[in-house]
Amino acid sequence: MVDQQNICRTCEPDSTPALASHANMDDSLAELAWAIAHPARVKLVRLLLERSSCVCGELVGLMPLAQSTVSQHLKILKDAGIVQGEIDGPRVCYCVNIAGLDRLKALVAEL
Amino acid sequence: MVDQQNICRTCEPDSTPALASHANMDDSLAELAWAIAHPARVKLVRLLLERSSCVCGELVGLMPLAQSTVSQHLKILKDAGIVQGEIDGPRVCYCVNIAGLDRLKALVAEL
DNA sequence: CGAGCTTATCGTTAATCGACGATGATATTT
DNA sequence: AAATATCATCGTCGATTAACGATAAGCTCG
Repeated sequence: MVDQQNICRTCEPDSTPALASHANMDDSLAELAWAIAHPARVKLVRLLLERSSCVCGELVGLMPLAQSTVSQHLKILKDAGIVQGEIDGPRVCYCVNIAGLDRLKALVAEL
Repeated sequence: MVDQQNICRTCEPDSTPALASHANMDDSLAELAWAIAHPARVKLVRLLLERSSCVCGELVGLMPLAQSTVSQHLKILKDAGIVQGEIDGPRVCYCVNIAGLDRLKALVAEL
């Protein structure tokens, strides 16, 4: 449970990294890279890193895109394990999944 | 000019990083990430890093893809500045553009 | 010069992406 | 319970990707 009046301070670490299958490292890196292979998704990650607030609606207001489009991008980031979302009442609190982002960093760094 | 009998030891650094325009950092990162957002392209980069030999034909032999497909992937990597190719007689010697790869690493690391 | 090898480009096709509006699901408030 | 607000999903459409075979372009050697 998240504090009610303070929406998403720092989300609890997610146990399921969205893609447990470590079939191939190339595939893993390609998948993670693809998740940020779009300016809008990079910007979303940046916004989530800078801001402590991470309500979906706020993100939509900061992006020149429709709500459904932002939601799709967030889903892509979530499926890749770079972002996680927690339901907080009628809202959804999004924040960066540090473990997922670190995995991406590690895979890129060891190239 | 590259040594004739030793094909592409380590290619000379390329002066033009293929994309000088630093319009937006998000765009830059998205572009670089997109270049490796495919298992085949990740594998190509890995092969070029491991092997000192970097003749296109050899790469084709190591990939389960047609020659034209590999050539396209190499072009994508080259356009992104991650790889560079030098003509060596009838062959083309490909190798990693360290500067480009480092740029990708830096942009990812500072997320 | 002409044959042969290596690589890039062209043209095509099926599949996927990116964007949107509309609709649906869920939680809160009146 | 009904109305409202927030977000996800669906369906659609144009654009892009990825793959291939075929062809063109460039170099080397006989």
